[in-house]
Amino acid sequence: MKPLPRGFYSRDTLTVAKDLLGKYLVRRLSAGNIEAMIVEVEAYKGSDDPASHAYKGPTPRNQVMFGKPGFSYVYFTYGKHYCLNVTTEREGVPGAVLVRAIEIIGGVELAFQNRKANSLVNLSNGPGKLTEALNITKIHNELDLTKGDELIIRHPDINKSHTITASRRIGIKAGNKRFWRFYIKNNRFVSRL
DNA sequence: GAGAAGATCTCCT
DNA sequence: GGAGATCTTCTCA
Repeated sequence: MKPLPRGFYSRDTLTVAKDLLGKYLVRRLSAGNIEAMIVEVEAYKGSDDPASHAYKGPTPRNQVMFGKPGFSYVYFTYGKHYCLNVTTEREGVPGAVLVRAIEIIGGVELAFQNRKANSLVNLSNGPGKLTEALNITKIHNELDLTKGDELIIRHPDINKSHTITASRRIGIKAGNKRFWRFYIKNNRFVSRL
């Protein structure tokens, strides 16, 4: 179980976002591990991105985006949902990648225990859904993903080739013209086409 | 201290 | 396809 190194994250946010597709997200629980492939992401930057939390500068909530790369950024929204991000760019430069959808490969039973769903696809094909399936809440904010603790991102065992599609980001009003959402083409876990 | 908006999901029609 | 749920966070006074 070798987590991706810090250097993977300390690059341009758009590059990291695309590179995260096909990587494995591992959630370690006392009952076992849940392993999932990242199939859909969105990139968020700083002062040049009006859709980003970091657009207007650091606040208590978004300060993680300004910190070191390779950390988790979990925030609560719409009174119900948590969203999982990974911080990017070098320290002091805001940037994060929102994980929008995953394909759960291992520990499926554990995921179903965390979240009731009528199918495997419905378990994790959305940002609020996958955090519930992996039991990720605000206490998992600002975890070091390179340390090999509760939350890890690693290379897949077998490198499958995939085609990346870019599109507009979802659920935002500002910065809508940018194609900063990336997903694996033809993957049925992608939240929207 | 109040008010508004939000990187969404579910249920209902 | 559309509205309601529901509460944290930020902004402004």
